[in-house]
Amino acid sequence: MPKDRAPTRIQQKNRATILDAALDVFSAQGFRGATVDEIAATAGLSKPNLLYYFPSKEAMHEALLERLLDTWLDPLRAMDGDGEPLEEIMGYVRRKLQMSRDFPRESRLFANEVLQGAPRIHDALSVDLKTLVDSKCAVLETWMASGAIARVHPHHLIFSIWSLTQHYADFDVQVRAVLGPEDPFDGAMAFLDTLYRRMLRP
Amino acid sequence: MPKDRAPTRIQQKNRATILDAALDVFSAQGFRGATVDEIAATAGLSKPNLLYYFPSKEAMHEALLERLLDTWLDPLRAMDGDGEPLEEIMGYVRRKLQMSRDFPRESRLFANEVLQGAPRIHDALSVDLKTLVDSKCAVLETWMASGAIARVHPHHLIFSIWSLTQHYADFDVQVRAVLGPEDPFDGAMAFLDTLYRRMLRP
DNA sequence: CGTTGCTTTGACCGGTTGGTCAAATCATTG
DNA sequence: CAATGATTTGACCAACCGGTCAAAGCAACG
Repeated sequence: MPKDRAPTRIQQKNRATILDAALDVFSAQGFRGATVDEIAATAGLSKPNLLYYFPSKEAMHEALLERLLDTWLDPLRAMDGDGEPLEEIMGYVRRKLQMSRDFPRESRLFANEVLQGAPRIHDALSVDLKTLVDSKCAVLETWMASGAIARVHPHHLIFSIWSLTQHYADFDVQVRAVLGPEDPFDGAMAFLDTLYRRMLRP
Repeated sequence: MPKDRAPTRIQQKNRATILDAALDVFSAQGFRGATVDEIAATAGLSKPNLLYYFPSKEAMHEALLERLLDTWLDPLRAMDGDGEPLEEIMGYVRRKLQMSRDFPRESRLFANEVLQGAPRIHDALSVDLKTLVDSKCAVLETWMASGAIARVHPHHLIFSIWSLTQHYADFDVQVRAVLGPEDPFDGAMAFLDTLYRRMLRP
């Protein structure tokens, strides 16, 4: 293990390589299904070398989840209470769908974790996530009270955005098996646009 | 292994016990994360006894998926082209949400499998599932052509029903962490009712 | 009751897993 | 170049994994 100094270029590069490979494997196999050997092979490094940069398999997983939770909620944070209500919501939907298209591995890592009971992030969900969601639901409620958008249960509105957008990353195989060669994301964005505009039209 | 006769009462009971325990473990840990020992402990039987009734861990998983695929699509099959269009769709949504409430383990088993690339059911998805979905999409299109419901991309309409309903089983932990003590399913049904009626109103 | 065949399990096996360690190699700096 | 510390790895280990097997237990029936 290196001493407690500023990380060298080699350290930065190798840590990044390892986390990228770990994301590949964890998102495809789940935590217990992933093996350090497979991560090492994907990263093009030896197994002991991985464990030189991270103290354990668990630590790699933690590092990924920590980094993920920060960025995963940015699109929701960016929903601005002072903006045009319907366009703010549509912007959130669009950003979230783009994340499913551009970062499907992150989406599946998260899905795997929650599917299996969120043992490692349960606190973050019921504190940080809940706090953020509750505050955005308050915003949604003022928009509904002002008549800018139609009335619906605000929490379930947010759940619907998560579910509809992440579905295209998490269930990608199924979506493509049913759709055939057609690209899912173009049709999805058009569909979601219609859905939310019709549902929320005052 | 028993000979090729009608299964005894003991066989029926033990097979059922094993599959129930296997569903518990596979749905919570994924295929690779599940261990035969844990399934055996959950079932209250010894490991060699499980492997007396099923030739392998893989066989238990297959038996579950086979049974699941048959029943999982029943709600969609039941959508009747001759019925009242909007009520047929709402009935499908209601049945699917009830399945998430009553059979969350089955939903999570399916989600785990698809998340990890559907290695064991890919053919079933791109043949049986696709055939069924395509035929139901044709029905939806006649309803849209007749003006009974508004025009939307029929495949994405079905994806939306899958995603919105299964979300409450697959992401149950997250939903409850955010919602608190409130029961998710009552609010969900009301929300989905509003969503689809507004989106599909001609 | 005795025999037959279904059921159950303790002990075991080869392969894999996460993780360790000492030794070798490499980069950096004086 | 010499020396110091960062980096890399082959060999190894104990624990665990899926699966086997022979022997024991048990129920059913003549």
